[in-house]
Amino acid sequence: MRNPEATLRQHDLPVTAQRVSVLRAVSHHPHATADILAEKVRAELGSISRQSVYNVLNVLTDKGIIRRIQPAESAALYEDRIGDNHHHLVCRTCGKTEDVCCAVGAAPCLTAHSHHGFKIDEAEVIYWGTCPACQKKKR
Amino acid sequence: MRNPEATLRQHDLPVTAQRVSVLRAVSHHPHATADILAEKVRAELGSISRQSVYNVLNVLTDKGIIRRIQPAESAALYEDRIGDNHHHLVCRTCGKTEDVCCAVGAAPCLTAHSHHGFKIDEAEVIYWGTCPACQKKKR
DNA sequence: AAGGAGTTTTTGACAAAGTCCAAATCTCGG
DNA sequence: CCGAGATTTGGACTTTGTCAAAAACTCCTT
Repeated sequence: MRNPEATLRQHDLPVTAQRVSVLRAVSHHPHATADILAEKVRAELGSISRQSVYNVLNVLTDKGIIRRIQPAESAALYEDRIGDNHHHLVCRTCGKTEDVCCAVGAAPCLTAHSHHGFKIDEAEVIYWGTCPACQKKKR
Repeated sequence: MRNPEATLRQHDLPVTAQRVSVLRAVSHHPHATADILAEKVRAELGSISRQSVYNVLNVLTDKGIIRRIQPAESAALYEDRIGDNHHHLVCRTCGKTEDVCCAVGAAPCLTAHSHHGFKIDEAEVIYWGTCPACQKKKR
């Protein structure tokens, strides 16, 4: 995220310290929870209410400026990287989350031939496994 | 699920009225939440504690008798259909969930060439869209 | 068929992640 | 610099689920 302020203006959102800081936090800490982002923002601004963090994250998500992912048994995670159809790789043990390029080429997972009459707009893929660190610990 | 009792015995689980009834409920109502399942069980047994519903669902999930899925912004859903590598199609508006056969053939989504050193054991796919009923309402 | 060891179930408190609401504050155009 | 309208705040509340201890039950043994 080059310029949080400009990004907000582009989307007709009033620029506030909270929004700028949350946006920067998401950018610097991909796959962080709302809670972790709140900490980062507090380190920068001194304070922010929990509600505001959620407000901002929701607005940004609605506008498509950031993306929310919600792996099972985890709080929602947020990320900056948008529109490149990448997927995620999550460690079952520690929850570590990595980006993965779409496995089968361009956007084949999105083969949205309507099933059951649904109009499909996204195919979300989550790869579950064990990260290197947790593999070592188990041995 | 032909025979809940037999299934429980096969997995060395003591047979209790609660387990049998929860198992039957999952079988009859695929993609139901713990809450809905509790209702169904109550209709059959008269009563069951919330904790027991969770206990049973957790045990059954651990033993691989049922499967838990957790789409974003929804409570966990449970299903009977196990081991056939099918995926899910969820309506963004009403949450309606349908089964979808694995899109690209056998189990290609499971092309687990280890990324980032992770050992991948499952590829979870969720298709997001709008169900026929919600498409109508919006127009 | 009764007894008992070990599991399950129940009850009630607790925790995490979010949302709702009204009051106070701030942003930005004029 | 002002004021309308949006945002932030604080606090209560909801939902989904877990923890722990006591009561009840299952199933093996006799």
